[in-house]
Amino acid sequence: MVLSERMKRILAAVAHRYITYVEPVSSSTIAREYNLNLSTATIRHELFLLEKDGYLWHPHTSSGRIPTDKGYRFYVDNLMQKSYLSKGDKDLIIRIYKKSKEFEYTMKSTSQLLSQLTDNIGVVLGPIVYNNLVDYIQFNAIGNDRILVIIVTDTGLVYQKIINISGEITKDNLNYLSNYINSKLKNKDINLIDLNSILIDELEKFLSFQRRFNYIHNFLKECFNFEYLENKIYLDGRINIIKKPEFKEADKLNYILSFIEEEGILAKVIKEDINFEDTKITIGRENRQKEIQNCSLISSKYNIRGRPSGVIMILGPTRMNYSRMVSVVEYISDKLSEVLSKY
Amino acid sequence: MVLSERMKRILAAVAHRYITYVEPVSSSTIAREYNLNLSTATIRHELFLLEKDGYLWHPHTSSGRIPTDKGYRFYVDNLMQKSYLSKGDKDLIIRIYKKSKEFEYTMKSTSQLLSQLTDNIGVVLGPIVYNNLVDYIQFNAIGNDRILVIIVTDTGLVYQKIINISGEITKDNLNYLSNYINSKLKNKDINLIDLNSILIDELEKFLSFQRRFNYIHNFLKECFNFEYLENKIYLDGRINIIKKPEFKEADKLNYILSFIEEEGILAKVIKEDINFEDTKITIGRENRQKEIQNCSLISSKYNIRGRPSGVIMILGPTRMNYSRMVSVVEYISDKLSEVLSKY
DNA sequence: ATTAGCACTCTCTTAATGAGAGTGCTAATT
DNA sequence: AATTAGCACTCTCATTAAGAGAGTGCTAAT
Repeated sequence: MVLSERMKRILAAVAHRYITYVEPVSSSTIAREYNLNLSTATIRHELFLLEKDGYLWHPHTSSGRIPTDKGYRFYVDNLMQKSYLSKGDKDLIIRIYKKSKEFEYTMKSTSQLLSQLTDNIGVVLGPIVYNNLVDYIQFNAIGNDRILVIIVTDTGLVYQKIINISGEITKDNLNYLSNYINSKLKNKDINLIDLNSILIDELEKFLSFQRRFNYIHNFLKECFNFEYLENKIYLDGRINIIKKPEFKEADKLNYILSFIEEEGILAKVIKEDINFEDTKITIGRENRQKEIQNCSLISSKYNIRGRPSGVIMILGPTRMNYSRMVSVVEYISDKLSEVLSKY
Repeated sequence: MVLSERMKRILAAVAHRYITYVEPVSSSTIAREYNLNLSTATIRHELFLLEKDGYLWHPHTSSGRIPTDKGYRFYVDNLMQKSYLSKGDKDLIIRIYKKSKEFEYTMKSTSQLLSQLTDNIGVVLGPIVYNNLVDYIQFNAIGNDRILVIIVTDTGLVYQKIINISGEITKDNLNYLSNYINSKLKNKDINLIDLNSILIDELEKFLSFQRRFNYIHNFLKECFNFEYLENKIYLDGRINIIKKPEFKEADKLNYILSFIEEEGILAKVIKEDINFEDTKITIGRENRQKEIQNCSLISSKYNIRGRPSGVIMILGPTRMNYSRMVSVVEYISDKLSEVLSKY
């Protein structure tokens, strides 16, 4: 059914009112607060039709209306007014980023900003290696049994990792390996590195300096295993969720929090759905994970030097101020992109 | 007052029972479950005396007894039986550590083990620079405007940090600086580095290669600022706390969680009280921070190569199984020390 | 097509009630 | 002198009842 102009206005009123006051919205409230110049009876009739069409529901016979996921979706797509951040909010964001000189700190601050400004959970997914080319790779021996590996990509990302080695390796061997690897991998897409081909390719030379193929192979495998780094998640504002009236019942709260607590799982789940869209709103049951099907996600990609690299997001109850959420997420992702691009 | 043997047994019974069932303990329960061969009336009288002395309290006239902080303290110091980890628990811990090859992963796993095995919150404070001597310092230029600083200490700790520099620095200058700094700082206690003295000491030579004292000074200040690293906290098991019956009321929960959420604050607070004791139990109001005065902390230091380096701990309601907590914390801190010492 | 009017439904709050668990005290017993 | 039986008393907790209030859904009038 196509919604009439009047129905849209009424749906918008319900959504707006419910988002603000978290109480079922009655026909009389709409009549009183939103000047539609209609009697409560007429509004009731329209509400009835909207409910029949799945945009609204009500928890019991004599209660007001609440938007369904479908209702929120329509509201978000068609009715919501764009909102703009206040100067104060913008200043806060800029101030925080100005004093963040370190990558980790920047990411952590971003999650804090998200949660603070939206009163929901703020999530930042660390940059994933996406279309990144190897600029250079450096090996630094630390003592006898550890090697610090540094991989710098063309976008300026720096991956560091300390790898314990089981055998020994001389400085000369390390240099040789370093030169060899660099010559092979320079400007290669970091995701598409095929270790076997590299190693087998010049296997003979390679083995000539040390008869330990497996050993070197494992070491390199470790070097290019970004799983831990890629799944790194920065999360802030769990308390905000606890305070929300919709999660008063301990069960529901548990459900969400147990999902969030396992950051590894969260990262994987989020990554599955990433396609680096500008801003994406996922409402309630639109989420694939049942644990957050009474939550909404607002996510936005961030870029590093123009290349989509990661995602920031907000997680909160479906009843949220979508308009504000979007403006916060978009502003922060913009600024974050700037900051990270400068590194 | 000195407690009679009988009173001790009764106090132990109350503590044990309450820890297990989380319900006020009545005289009849004690008579029934703990064979003291006393009538309920006699037990009631003893309970009355124990309460008068501050070891117990009861929430209302007709309810059973609950240990006070003082009661728990006496129980922990004098009555509690030492418990030992099951083979299954030990195996789990060993298995996890076996597959953890990376520092970050090890720390994260430790907090997970703590929370999983105790059903409380597990906290790991990253190793702080304590009596560590500089082994060597290395500067790696990354592009034109960043330097990766690596500081390796005599215990094998590796601090890495990427510092953005505002000006430029040539490779030669970096080498010069590196040599200079290394010669000055080798074997110096990392906590006692006095930048001013180093710089002023050979100020003239120093400035001779580049007339930018402040610039270099700021850079070095960044290098030796370990605040962010030292305050790093690994925390797991927030959900466990939410499930505890004593935190059913949202207010109390909020109180604790808001304290925990701010990891920076948590780290600072914990560090204030560290003195690297083997195992330390802090019960309820013995904690200085009012937010956790209905919680207990069980903490234990861990060593890296024999040197006290950090602390792991468990945070839960005062009503906890102290005996098990202690055995878990001690076992894990032992194993963690081993693992970290191997790096 | 809109609205006034009204019966009906459901929730929420308050009060009353009674059962049950436990204590505290006293007097009896060992 | 220590222990115990007995019992009044207190407080909680679950259940029930009752009434106010908010809101809907329907019908008949406008």
